[in-house]
Amino acid sequence: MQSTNSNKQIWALIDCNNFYASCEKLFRPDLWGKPVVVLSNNDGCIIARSREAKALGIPMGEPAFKLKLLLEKHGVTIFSANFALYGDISSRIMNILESLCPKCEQYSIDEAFLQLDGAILPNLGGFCADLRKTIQQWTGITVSVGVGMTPTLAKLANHIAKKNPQFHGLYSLARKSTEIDSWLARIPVAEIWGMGKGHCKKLQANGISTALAMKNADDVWLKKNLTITGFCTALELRGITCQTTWENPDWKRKTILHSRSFGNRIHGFEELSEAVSTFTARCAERMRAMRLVAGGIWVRIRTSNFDSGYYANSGSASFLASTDDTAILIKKAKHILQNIYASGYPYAKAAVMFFDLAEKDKRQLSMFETTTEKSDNLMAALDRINQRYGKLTLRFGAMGLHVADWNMKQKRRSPGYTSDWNELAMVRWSCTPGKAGGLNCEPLKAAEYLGRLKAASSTD
DNA sequence: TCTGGGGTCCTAGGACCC
DNA sequence: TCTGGGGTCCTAGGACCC
Repeated sequence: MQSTNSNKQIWALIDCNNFYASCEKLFRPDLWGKPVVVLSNNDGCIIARSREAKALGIPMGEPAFKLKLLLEKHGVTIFSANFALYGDISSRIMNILESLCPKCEQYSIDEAFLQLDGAILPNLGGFCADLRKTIQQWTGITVSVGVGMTPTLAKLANHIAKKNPQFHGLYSLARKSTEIDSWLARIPVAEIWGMGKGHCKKLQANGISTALAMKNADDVWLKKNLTITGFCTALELRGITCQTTWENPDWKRKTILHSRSFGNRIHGFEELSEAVSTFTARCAERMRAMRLVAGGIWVRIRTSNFDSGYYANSGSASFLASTDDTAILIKKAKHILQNIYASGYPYAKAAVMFFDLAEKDKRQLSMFETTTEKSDNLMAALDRINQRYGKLTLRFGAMGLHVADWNMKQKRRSPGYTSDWNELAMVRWSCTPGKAGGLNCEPLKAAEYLGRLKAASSTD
């Protein structure tokens, strides 16, 4: 009998090429074809590179100050991370994918898995090419597509599509097993999804250096040395899907974290307390948007690894009744901070995490608290105002009243082209008749343009 | 001078119980 | 003074992802 995959599910991984750098280029046609890098928060490390920057040999994850000369020499354009922009472009792409495929699961800001019906196999090339073309036309972002019988194989296929220009950003491993194996024999274990440094070291020490060798490795050895997750990866290389997280209706978010390095070191308790309170408020805002409540809170402070005299400490506390009230959360965070703070250190980083999350509508109230209506109304008003008039318009005194010295550095952030009326891309020129005839033209910001439209319509 | 942030999962080991 | 065996739960830490 002829083997067929037509009744099976197959997986496609869609991955945006050089995503952050591509987003920056969308609104800067002058940078097309030129090297661009994006820096981490506080303008620390390089976290994204355009194709041209990769070709110059600029490494990923390297601190920018170490590469200053190289970046200058090649005229590389440097951006601070602009996550509001990347998040917005990402959601546009995810919307397109969802409209093209009912079973679509976002995996990261720039990746999504599609579950396709095996019946599509004869027309797979056409479907994927259309998908690439649509995303390119509607958003300006180029994506690579990898297809396989399991998520792990789809990931590898995507890797092949990226590394081999002759495939034009699209490769399928949903083929004969001999053909799959000939690819796997050429792929080093480090390229396999889930195989990091530690696992690769163990694999190589045991003589397993290619994806094919891992596929054929001994089950007992895999479980013992790479834990159950490594064993599952080997199963996926064999074509057996283990990944179930996405289809599981019981999946729940477990934690919400806000962690930042400071723009400048903090020495005093008061300032540190303002930072921790601000981080707590940010977590709370995100948590309310997800309709969740926290059962506990964890706070950590630390100095820099690169300063002498390292100090780090953390503490946590649980609530009798889970809450999403910023005032209660800040109070607890400050209490923890008092217990873990030691004076005399230059603090470089703090983190706040909420854990034991639960759905707000299903939460357990305490014996003494029968309603949270007052708090709910207050928090809802707070969120609405800050959403409408900008972050921190309304805030708690504990967060400090001035622009803090510890705020992160973002010297080269691009405008919020798609997320801020005042920073929208310029849409037209404003022209007035010049004295000597002709026109005087100036760029007109979108916000101003809208203002004029509004004024004009109210006088009609 | 300057070295990111936000997650998940797994395991070993300690505390505790009967 | 002797000090087993089986079980659960919690936590810290490691590994991995993008």
